[in-house]
Amino acid sequence: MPDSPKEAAAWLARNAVDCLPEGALEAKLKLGRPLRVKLGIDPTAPDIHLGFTVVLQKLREFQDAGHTVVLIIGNGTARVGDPSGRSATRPMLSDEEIQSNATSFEQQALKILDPERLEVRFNGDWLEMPMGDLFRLLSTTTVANVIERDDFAKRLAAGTPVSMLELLYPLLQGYDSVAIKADVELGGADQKFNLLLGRDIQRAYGLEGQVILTMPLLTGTDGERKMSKSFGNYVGVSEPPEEMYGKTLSIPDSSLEAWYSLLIGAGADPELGPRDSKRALARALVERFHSAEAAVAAEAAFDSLHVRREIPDDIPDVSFSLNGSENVHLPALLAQAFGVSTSEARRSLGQGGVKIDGEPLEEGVLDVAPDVIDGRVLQLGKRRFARIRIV
RNA sequence: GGCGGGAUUCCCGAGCGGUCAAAGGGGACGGACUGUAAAUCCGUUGGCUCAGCCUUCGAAGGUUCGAAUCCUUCUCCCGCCA
Repeated sequence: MPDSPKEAAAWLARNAVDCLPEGALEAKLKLGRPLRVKLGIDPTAPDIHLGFTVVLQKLREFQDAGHTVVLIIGNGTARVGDPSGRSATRPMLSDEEIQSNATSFEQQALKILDPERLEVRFNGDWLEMPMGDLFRLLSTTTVANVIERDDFAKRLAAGTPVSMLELLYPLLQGYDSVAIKADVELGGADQKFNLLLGRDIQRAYGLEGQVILTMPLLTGTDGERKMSKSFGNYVGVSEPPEEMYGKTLSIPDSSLEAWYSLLIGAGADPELGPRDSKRALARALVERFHSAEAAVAAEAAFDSLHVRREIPDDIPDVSFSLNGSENVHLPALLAQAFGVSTSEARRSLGQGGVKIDGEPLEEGVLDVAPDVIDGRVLQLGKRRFARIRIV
C-alpha cells in the first residue's frame, strides 16, 4: 500500500465511481490521524449480498490503511425506509424485525471487516431527538434540494405517492455523519445524493464536510438490474456453497468482466474461455465466503447434478403413509415431499417433470404400486429430490 | 373542504351482465437444447377426492335466472381545485 497521501488517495479511490470533492481525500489523509469512515446500513434486509461486499471490501481497505470504520445500523432510519431507487412507499418495520435484521447484518459484515478497527453504532440512539433539535436539522435543507433528486422527481411526476417520512430520510441519514463526525462516507453509486447531503448537513453544523466515495453497483444474476434483494437476483454471502456456486455460474457472460473487477479486483485469466472463467469466479467466491474445500465440493456437486445429471448424495428422506390404500397417489406424495400443491404436482406429472431413480415417469400416471417407489429417489424437475419410504 | 379517478389472480395490467379461474406482459415452474440454474424454443402458472367440483376480482349488503362487470354503504389509495 502506498505511503504518500497523494498515492494513498489515488489507491483508495481507484475503482470508485465518485470521490468528491476533488482532492479532498488526499487532504484528509494528510491530517495523519486515523480517519472515521462511515457506512450506513439500513437493516431492512437481513442478508448481505455480493453487491454490498463491493463497498465492504473498500471499507476493509481503509481499515488496512489504519483508519476506523464506523458502521451505522440504521435502526432509526429503517423505520423510514430509504427511498433510493424505489418507486413506491415502503412499509414500516417493527422494532423486533429491525433488531434481528441488525444483528445478522453485523455478523455477516464481519466476514469482511476487521473487528479491531470497527465501531458499530445504532442511529436510533441519536435520532430520538427533541423536537427543537429536529427542527434545527430540518432547517438545513430546502424542499427543492430534496425533491430535485431523481427518484423523487420521477415519482412526483408519475403521480406516485411520496410520504413526508421519505422526504426526511436523507436528512436523518445525513445527520448520522454529524453525530459520528465522519471524515469519509462510503456507499453504492445510488447513494451519491444521500452522501452529498450528509456533507452539506455537517457543514451546516459547523463541521468540516465529509469526503464521499461511491462504489459501482454490481449487476445481479439476471445481468440486467443492480443486485438487490427485492429483485431476487442476488447472491447472499451466507448462502450455502452450492447455491453460491450455481447462482454465480448462472450470470450471463456479459456480466463476467464486471463481476471479476468488482469482486476479485482483477480480470479473468485471458487463457480461459467464458465457461472456465465463470467456473473460476464461482470457485473463488465460494472460497472467500466458505472455504477452499467447500469450493471444490460445490463445483463437483454442480457438475454431478447439472452436467452429468446425477442424483446427489445427501437428499432428505420422506416417509409416506399409504393410509390403507393400495397404490401410492403421486400428487399427494409430491405435495408432501416437496411442499407443492397437488394441482401443481399433477401438472408436473403431466409434463414429464417427475422421475423415479432418474427414470422419467410416463406422463399421465397418477398412481403407482408401493414397491415401485419405496426406498427410491423421487425427483421433481431438475433440482428437487427426496428418498421415499412407504410406511 | 369541494370535484373526479382507482382498488383484479405472485407482480404489472386488460376485462360488452352470461361463452371468466378471468387477455397480455413479467416472474416462477416443467420440457427440449446447452459449457451453465445463461440465451433460445415449447408448455404450465387458484385449490381439490381433477373429464367433475369448490373458492377468488378491496369489505359488507343488494338487483338479477346469472355479476369482476349494475346499485348502496364502508375501508384504503390517487389526481385536480381550495
